[in-house]
Amino acid sequence: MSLKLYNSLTRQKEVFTPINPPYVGMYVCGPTVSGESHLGHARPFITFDVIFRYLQYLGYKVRYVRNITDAGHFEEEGREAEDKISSKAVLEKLEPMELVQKYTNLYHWAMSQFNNLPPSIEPTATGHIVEQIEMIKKIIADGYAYEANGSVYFDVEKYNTDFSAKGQPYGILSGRVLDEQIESTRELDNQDEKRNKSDFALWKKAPAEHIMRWQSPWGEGFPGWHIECSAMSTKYLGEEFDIHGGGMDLQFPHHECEIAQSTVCNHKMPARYWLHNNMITINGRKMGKSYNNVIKLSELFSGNHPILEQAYAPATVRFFILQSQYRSTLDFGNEALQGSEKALKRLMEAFDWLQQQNDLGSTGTNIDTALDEKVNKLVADFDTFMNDDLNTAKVIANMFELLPVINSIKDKHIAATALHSNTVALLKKQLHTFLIDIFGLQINKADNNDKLDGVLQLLINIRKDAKSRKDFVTSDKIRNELAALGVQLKDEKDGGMSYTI
RNA sequence: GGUCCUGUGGCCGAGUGGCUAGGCAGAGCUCUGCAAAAGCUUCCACAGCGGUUCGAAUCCGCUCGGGACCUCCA
Repeated sequence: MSLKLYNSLTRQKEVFTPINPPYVGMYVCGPTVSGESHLGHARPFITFDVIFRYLQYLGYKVRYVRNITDAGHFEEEGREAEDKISSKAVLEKLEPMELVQKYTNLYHWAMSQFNNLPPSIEPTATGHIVEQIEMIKKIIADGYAYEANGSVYFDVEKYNTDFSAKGQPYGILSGRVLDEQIESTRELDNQDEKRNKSDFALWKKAPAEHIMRWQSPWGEGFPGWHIECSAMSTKYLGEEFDIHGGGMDLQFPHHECEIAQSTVCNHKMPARYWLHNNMITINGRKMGKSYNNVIKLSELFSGNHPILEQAYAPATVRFFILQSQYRSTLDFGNEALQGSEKALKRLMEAFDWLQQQNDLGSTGTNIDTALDEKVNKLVADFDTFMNDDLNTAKVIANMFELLPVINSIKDKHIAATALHSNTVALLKKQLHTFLIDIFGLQINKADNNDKLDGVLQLLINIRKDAKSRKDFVTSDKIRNELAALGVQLKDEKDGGMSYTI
């Protein structure tokens, strides 16, 4: 049973075979830190975090590179033109690195809220200007780029002509045919420095007011949109690596351009497997700045947004995302998120209870064979479903089928001896592996500190006393007032009580 | 306009041609001092029309609807 991944390049699921096992190189396009990340950004980072974790679970040694785009046009929203020119005082002027720092910090904060593991390397575009310039020089030397008025453009038409012959036309990833695009745009040529409109910038000459600028063989300027990913993936993962990931919206032109640049430089298709997550939609529309329907992550976590009926915990959002397959669109809605919130709570409570049990299961004749087989099958399918292009939705569905079994044992509707000890051990282990290690869903565990727990145990004991005296006024008062504070008490079957915050 | 994706019950979503997806919500029951939780049972589907097939949500065609990319975009 081997891992299959849907490769956008070949448009089919393929068995994943690393170039140099057990090593795996994975590059994922990171954020542009000129603004705060929104819900839409959460999807690729959570998706590829789960892939990163799953590959490690499979025994691979993964180098996960995720860049930060901190070069280019930098304008903070709502703080535009005036800053670019005006003040001479350093502190009044927009300092691009100040924005970069601010939004990088926010981004890292959001990533840790989601319990995403840090990537192995997180390179920045500004830290790799030299590599980018070297790469551009190489592309010019090979004849696939030209300088025009201090800027450098990639010659897409020449590339397409030459590399079509080698079976790798421009458009191989996105399925676009270059000729069609050129036809409709030729008229604009003489107004442009570009030879063809489909040409893209490798290096842009910096206008006088542009603050972010670097010295280059072509004058002062800044790198183009696509070259950073080619330069950094080559540097850290080599000329050919295993997985390149990102959102579907990056397939064209960004990834297409990466392929062209890297192929010219390294004479190789940079990545074997191109993975693209689908979009999160809101009312059927992709979430994006131009649609004016963005929910920033800080707003999502605080509930402070007109669309939101309440705050949603990072774990809820993570779980919501994992409840769908990563290549499907996922429609955001309050009802859906609230459903995920309740579902996750139920799942984690059963999980936590199970992990605390040490003497469930038996080896004797009390075993319910049919049930035992069912549980084993459900657990075994965790791997099967993940191997089928990471179907986290199906894994979660299986977990919910296991839930009644666990809860019935807890409530003694099913005997503690009904499952074989080995089955119980496997169930505990695999639930932990998938829920915690791979899905990364145990997030808010640190809430319970000892003092708080002590206080709550005290209240629970007082309530137990009151109940035993049939003093329901007192017992209800404790329960209701704790509920008002957000602490929920539950009377267990065996007379015990537990709480959740 | 070009390229491509998609339409599943109140909501979100899996679905490899024949077998209950799952979750949330709703209804009933059990347990309970009451509640909550949990368990059990249950209601509600495959946009429409044709075709292929013994059999289609799943394949094909058409119609209608939604969306993405073609410009920075996760």
